[in-house]
Amino acid sequence: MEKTDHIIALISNIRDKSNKLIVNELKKASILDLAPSHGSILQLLFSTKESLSMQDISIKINRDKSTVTSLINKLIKLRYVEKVKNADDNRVSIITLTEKGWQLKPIFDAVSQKLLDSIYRGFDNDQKKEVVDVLVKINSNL
Amino acid sequence: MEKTDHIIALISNIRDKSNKLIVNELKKASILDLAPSHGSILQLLFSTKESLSMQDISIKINRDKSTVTSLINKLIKLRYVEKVKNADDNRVSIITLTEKGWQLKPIFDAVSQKLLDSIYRGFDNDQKKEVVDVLVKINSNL
DNA sequence: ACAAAATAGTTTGATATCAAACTAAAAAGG
DNA sequence: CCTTTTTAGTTTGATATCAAACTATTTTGT
Repeated sequence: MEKTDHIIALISNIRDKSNKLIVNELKKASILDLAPSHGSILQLLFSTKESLSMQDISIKINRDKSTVTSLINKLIKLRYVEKVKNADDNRVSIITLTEKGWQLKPIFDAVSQKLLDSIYRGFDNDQKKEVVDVLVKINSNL
Repeated sequence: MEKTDHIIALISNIRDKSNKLIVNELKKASILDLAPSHGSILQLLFSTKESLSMQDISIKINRDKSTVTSLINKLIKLRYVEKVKNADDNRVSIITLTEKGWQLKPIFDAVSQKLLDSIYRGFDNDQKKEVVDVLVKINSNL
C-alpha cells in the first residue's frame, strides 16, 4: 500500500462488515429482531457476575443512556431481560437476564467465535496481540 | 494486554471517537448540519476528476444507494452539490460540487488532518504503514 | 423488433442513535 | 432540616441507515 490516510475508512468498513456478519449469523439462528448493540448488552450480562445498572451498561457498551433505555426496552419486550429498581437507591434500575435470555448465550458465543475466526484468519497469537496493542494505542490517542 | 477478543469493541470505539472528533471540528467551523457521511461524499467529490453518479458514490463510501439519495438530497438543499441527469443514460444522475461546495474543501482538509494527527500520534511512517497493512488484511478477511 | 431481464435511482417504513429537556430521587451544605 | 445541587433514567425530536418495494430507463435474447 501507498497511503495511510484511509485508515478511518478502513476502520469504518471493518466495523460495518463485522456488524453485517453478526446480523447475518443471528438470522441463520432465526434471531431476526436483535441488532449488534443488543448483542453487546447480552454478552455483557452473560459475562458479568455483579448486577448491572442502566448506567453501567451505558458506560460499558459506549452508548448514550437514552440509547440504552430503548435497547433495554426492546430486550424486555422480547423477554430476554428484566428491570428491577434498586431498593437502596430508587433512581437506579438493575438489569438481569431471564431464563430465555440465558438461552441465547451459546448462540452469541458461536457468533462471536465465528467473527473472531474471520477477522483473525491468517494471524498467529503474537500478531493478534500486536494488532490489538496498536488499536489500543490509537483508541487512547483519540 | 491479555485477551484479543475485544478487537471489535476497539474498532467500534475508534470509529465512534473519530466521528465525534469530525462532528466537533465541523461545529468549531460553524458547520452544524453535516454528518461524517456527508463529509465522505464531499471529499470524494473534491478528489475525483471524473464525474460521479449516485451509484459511484454509493460504492465508494460504502453506503446503501437509498442512503446516498438522502445524503445527496441534504447536500443539494444546502446548495453544496448539484444533480444533473446523464444525457446518454437517463437512469443515471451525475453529482457535481457547486462553488459553495468547493469552499468547504479547506475546512474538510483541516479536519481530516487533525483527525489523522490524533490517530497517529506517536507513530512513525513505518508504523503507520504496518497498521494500515494489517487493517487491510482484516478488511479482506471479512 | 419486442418481450423479458437488468440496472439506476427513489420512496417507504423501520430502527439505532444522539442530544437536550425533563422527572424523580439522593446527596450536600449551610 | 430544608434548600440546592447532583445523579439515574426516560421522553422527545431529529437523523443516518438499511432493506424492500417501486419507477423508469436500458439492455438482452429470441
